[in-house]
Amino acid sequence: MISIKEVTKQTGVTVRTLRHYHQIGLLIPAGKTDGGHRLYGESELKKLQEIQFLKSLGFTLKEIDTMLVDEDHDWFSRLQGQLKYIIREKEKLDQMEKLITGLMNEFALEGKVDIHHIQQLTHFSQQNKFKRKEFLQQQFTEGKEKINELLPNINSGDPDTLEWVALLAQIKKHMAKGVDAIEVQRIIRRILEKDQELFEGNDELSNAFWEVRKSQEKSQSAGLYPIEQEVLDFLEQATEFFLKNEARNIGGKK
Amino acid sequence: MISIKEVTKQTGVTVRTLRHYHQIGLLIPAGKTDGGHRLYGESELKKLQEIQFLKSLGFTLKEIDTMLVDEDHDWFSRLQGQLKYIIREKEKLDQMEKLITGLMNEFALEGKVDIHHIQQLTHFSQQNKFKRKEFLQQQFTEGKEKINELLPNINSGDPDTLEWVALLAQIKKHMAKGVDAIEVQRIIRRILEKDQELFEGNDELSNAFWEVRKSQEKSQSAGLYPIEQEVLDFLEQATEFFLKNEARNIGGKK
DNA sequence: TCTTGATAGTGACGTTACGTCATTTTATAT
DNA sequence: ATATAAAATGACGTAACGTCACTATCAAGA
Repeated sequence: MISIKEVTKQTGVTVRTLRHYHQIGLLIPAGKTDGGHRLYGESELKKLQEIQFLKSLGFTLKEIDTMLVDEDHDWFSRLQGQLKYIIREKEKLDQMEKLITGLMNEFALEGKVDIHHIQQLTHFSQQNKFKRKEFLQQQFTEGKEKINELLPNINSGDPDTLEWVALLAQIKKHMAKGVDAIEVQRIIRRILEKDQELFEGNDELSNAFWEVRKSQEKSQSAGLYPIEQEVLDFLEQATEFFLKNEARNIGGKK
Repeated sequence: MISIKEVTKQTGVTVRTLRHYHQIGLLIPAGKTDGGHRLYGESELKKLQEIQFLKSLGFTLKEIDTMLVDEDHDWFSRLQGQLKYIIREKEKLDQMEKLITGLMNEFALEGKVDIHHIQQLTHFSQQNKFKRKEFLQQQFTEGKEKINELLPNINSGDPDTLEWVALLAQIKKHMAKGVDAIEVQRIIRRILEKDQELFEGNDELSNAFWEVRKSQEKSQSAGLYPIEQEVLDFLEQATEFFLKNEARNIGGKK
């Protein structure tokens, strides 16, 4: 049995929050002192953590209350609703991040940012809203189906499919473990070295491979900040210059 | 000069919102009818769009008010604050998306989700909070420096740097244009084919290349849903089987 | 036992960005 | 002129607490 202060120390929530949760009946202290001070036990701490977690998922306190009481509640539709919300928010955040870093760069370069750029960006930021959403929803609904499509090929022992899938599995495994990017790079290189013609012939496989990164590329493909665009232009000129004047020197160099 | 209803039709905001903005002095109608009905002009529509945009970035109406009035306001620090906020939110959303799709998969497979998994996931979701944040902040602060580091190499005409940078520029350009992933794939393949030893010798370059994708990988490396983990395990077994029994057949095949 | 500083309690009002009535007034079409 | 649509105003409600203001309790030392 610990005091309210101890709870705040261990969980980071404020006293006011705990009082509020008590007030609305969400988290009722295990007991009280003679004087009426709240006392919390282990199970209350656990429940508080669950509350914090569910809150971080965007659920309201009212919803959390029913969730923690009523076990037969309609989880799935609520999760689905949450997922939609998340998708929307991620789209927005992607846009925001890009715009803001762009504006910051501009600011850093010129010492000021004026409203004019914002006006231009406003239009832009109101496009590209549905692509990622559609992608993710389809990804979820079709995800299992796609795996099932691939499995027969794997089980039939088709070597092409098998090796591709094996290498892809390695990539994902390394990614999952947070291994050095260099390692992943090596694996990808192996794929590309060995399976050039395989990829070209088999659209399904190459599509599957690129789907892994599709959503990620989407966020990049939506546009670049002004500053980067300038750099890109410069680099493109450099490319042409290089390809025209220096291409031959590369093979024999180093 | 259009009516308030027209404004709502063109911008999607509600009448109440416009009244509210008027009330707090954020967006004052251009004029009124004899009877006192609000009338809005072109410039008000523009300003309203700016307000909507800034609001979507998370600024409060009070902040927006000063931003649209006071041009010497401290843009930069505010944007920086926003960026921090965005980074936090994206971390959370990444976690959420993963957890929720995981839970949905689980639900779809078993027809139910119990609180037990949530408890387990609670702990997990409270880790990995700082990696992406640190990365993005450092990315921004060091971003310009890195470009400046690279520029001398480019300008000096070092062919290795030049070609790498040129190809990288092509990738980014294609990504920016939303070109088929296949196209990007081809370019990457060119890089990897031509620059194997270049990459191996030059850690800085390869690091730079992978930083482009680092944040994206991070979100994948944080963990996988149960269903995917199972598939991975299966694929790993397939890998071993394949490498042991069928490896030799590949070279001569097709 | 008494005092005292820290901790805790209880209202009650403030906050954000509007939503939602309820009621009255104005504009528009017939 | 009148019916109907649109608009105005004022006021209360919402979510999740923050922030006083004031009172009461706890733990520890004198």
